[in-house]
Amino acid sequence: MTRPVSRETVLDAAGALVRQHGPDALTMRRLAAELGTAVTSIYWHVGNRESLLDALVERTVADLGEIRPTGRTPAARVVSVARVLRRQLREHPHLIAMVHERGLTERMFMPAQRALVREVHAAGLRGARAARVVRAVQFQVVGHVLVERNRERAPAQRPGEEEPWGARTAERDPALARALAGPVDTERLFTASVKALVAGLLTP
Amino acid sequence: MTRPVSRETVLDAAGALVRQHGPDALTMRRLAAELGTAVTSIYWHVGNRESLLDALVERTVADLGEIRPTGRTPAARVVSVARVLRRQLREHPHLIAMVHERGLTERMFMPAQRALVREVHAAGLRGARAARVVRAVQFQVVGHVLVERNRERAPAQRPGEEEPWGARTAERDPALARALAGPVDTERLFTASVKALVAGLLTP
DNA sequence: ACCTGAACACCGTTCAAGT
DNA sequence: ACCTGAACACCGTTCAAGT
Repeated sequence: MTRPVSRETVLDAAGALVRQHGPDALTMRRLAAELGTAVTSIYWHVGNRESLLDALVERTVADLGEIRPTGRTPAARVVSVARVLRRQLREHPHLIAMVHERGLTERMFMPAQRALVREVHAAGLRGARAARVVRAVQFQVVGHVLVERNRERAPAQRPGEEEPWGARTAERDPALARALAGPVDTERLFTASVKALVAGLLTP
Repeated sequence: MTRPVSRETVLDAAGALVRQHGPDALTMRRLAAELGTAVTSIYWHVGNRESLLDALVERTVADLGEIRPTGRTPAARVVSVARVLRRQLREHPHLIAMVHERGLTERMFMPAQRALVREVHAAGLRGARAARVVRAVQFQVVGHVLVERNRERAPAQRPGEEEPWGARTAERDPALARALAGPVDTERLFTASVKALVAGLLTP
């Protein structure tokens, strides 16, 4: 009933497992069961769990593809690249964690980096200064997505400490207290932050 | 030779283990050995591994303490808060990962949030707009630190793909290619990014 | 109230043996 | 070249039994 086992079929099954049940569900024994084979044959094809995960991340990152900027000004086009990258990353929620754990952020950011370099050049920046802008946007985007994912997994913000910034502040600025206590519109926050960062970087 | 076991001594030993050898080294069996007790007594004191880690994170976060801003302008003072927070977090490298895994970013950010609210008020912002600035800085700082930690654990950037942004770009702007290929001065990048973000947020 | 050892159901990995 | 079962050294957790 199952295709003959190969490096490819192992990666496919592993990918499906991670997509559906998260990285923790990817145990060698479960994977073997899924493939209808002995645990040990997996080792023959992919070495061990560590390199299996490496290969999986590698593959998914390679599938991310190019990014086409939109917008008129270079600033707007940089922002568009950031937004596309964020969406791409959020389409592979488990991937983010895995890439993070293996320290492959750099590699994951490659396609976006190429697009950003073009736009920063178009904005008239060169050399080290241009590189700094690219790096700043990279850290911003990846960092934001990591924090977002983190908040989504968060255990429903511990109660018992509402208004932790002090009743005084809540009195003086109830609208702020309400805003900080409520949920975050991460999409809008992301766009606003990137716009502010890019504006600050391109026009000093 | 060992003090009588209690919830406190368990947390102390667990903390020492994490500080010295990382969170993975914290196994119930090793912890028991360290305490000179049976594995099962630990369960009596702290429930299970999950809540032990919860308690550990809770405790360390509580020890982070207040943040005193420095600088003349509100913008400068916001940047100073960001820098202090970054330093605090980097002093507890394992903590960051643990807080991240348990989704307690919010709680970890509490002291900094109080300081930021004061500064944003001083800058003349109120309500939802002020909240957005606080949140943007929060995401920026925590995200940046997460990416930094990630890069430090990274497996010495895979070789075989130097100049991945294309030889064309390297020709046109060799200084940029060199800058992007070389290591990152994360401290400077962080400061520059926060400054740009804050400038962009406070002056539109 | 606190501590214990034995046991259970899981891991990843190795290895010698098969075809 | 590929697959196998048995075995090893680890996990976290439960439980009945001790004092």
